[in-house]
Amino acid sequence: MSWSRDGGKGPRGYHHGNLREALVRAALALIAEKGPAGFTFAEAARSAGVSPAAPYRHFRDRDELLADVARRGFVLFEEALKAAWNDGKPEPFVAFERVGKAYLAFAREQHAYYSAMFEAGVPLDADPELQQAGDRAFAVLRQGAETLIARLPAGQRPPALMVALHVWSLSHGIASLFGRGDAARRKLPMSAEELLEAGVLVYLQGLGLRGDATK
Amino acid sequence: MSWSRDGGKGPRGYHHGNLREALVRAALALIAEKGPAGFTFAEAARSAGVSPAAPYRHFRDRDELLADVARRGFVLFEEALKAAWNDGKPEPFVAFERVGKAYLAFAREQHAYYSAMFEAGVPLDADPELQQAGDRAFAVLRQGAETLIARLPAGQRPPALMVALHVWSLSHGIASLFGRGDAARRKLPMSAEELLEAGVLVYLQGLGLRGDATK
DNA sequence: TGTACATCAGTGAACGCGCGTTCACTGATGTAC
DNA sequence: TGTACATCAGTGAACGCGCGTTCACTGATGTAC
Repeated sequence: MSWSRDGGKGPRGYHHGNLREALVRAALALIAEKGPAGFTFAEAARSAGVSPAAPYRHFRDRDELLADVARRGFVLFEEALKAAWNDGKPEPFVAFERVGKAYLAFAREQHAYYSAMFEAGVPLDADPELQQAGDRAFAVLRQGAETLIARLPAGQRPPALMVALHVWSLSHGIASLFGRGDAARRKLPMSAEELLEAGVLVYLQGLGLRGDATK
Repeated sequence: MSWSRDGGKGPRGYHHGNLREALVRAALALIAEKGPAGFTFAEAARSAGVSPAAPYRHFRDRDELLADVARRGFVLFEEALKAAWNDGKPEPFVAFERVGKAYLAFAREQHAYYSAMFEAGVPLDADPELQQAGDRAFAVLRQGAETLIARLPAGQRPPALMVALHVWSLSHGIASLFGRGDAARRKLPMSAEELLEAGVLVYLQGLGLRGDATK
């Protein structure tokens, strides 16, 4: 692995070159290994190959670094969900299921980010950018919900916000109970993906939506 | 507050009398205050008014104490869910909604327990009793699901396990996103209880169940 | 009822450790002229 | 093109702190006889 922005031509001596990024990477590796609680400023510095005082040039303290990791996580999360939604094409129902899968895939594959975002206890209101990044990620889900319920006759439409919150909660619940990477994961007689897909299917059916309905 | 089993007649000198319980209480208070990560063995000892070496007479280490807190939490959780379910009386649909409310109430009111059970990263397989306590709590949900789907014609019955997992996931998702007590709670334009009740309602409807069906 | 003794549940001092944070410093880089 | 200088991003030593854990110990309690 290389920390440098020039493709890793080796250490450049006194100046690191891209310490901020290196610290974020180190934080992610540490969170992945020991959870958000087990990550320390000092160790992040060490694994970036830098003195323990160096990080203070880039982050006020440990919490600020953690919040930055969470913010970056939400940005990536939004991208992943957006790509999966793909503007509801070719068909909203299919696209929505894809978003669910992308949610779980993110929770599993980017577990360190997910952990920083949802489990580290980072206060959302600490940083407006963090808040906004989180809101934008949620907006993708909401957009999907809105598109889906637009199929329903006007009188039967539930609030899109509520639908989005339900799907988010179900996804998050499944992810944190069964989709996590660490020792606290519950065993399951099916995959988390299958469980979520079935749940969303039943839920949408409860709203009066069916996958095989007309586009 | 009193630590003693005799109703708090004051300190009894050299021997504490009920240190094990006192440590559990201290752990709960610390978890409630600072989260599971912020709880230390040493501080638990201090707030029980005892030397830092004393806890080792009762727990192998910090993790064992934490696991014991989680285990006790599951026992209380099971009791709460069981009481809410009340054998499905007077009517399973109503009783099931009550279980959902009890779930959220527990997550909110016994937040320290809930945190130890689900967020502290306690490995379930570390202690068979912990595992069993967790299973018994889940069994209440499963029993409820089974009773509910028994109303459906045999050909349309989904697996009770799946239904229970869906409801559990939704409840847990809502609880940990919106029902928590700390700074990481998301704002919501409705109560967590309303959100869960609506979600379960839609879900059950998706299964073909309706609240106003015949008993 | 009294005594001897085993066991239990505490003490308190000590240890090594890693953390967060600060400080004056210095090497590297960029810019003005 | 060269030089002087300001600024930036690191160093490394030091600090106080609280933690987990150990150790030989001792006061309190319960039990056998």
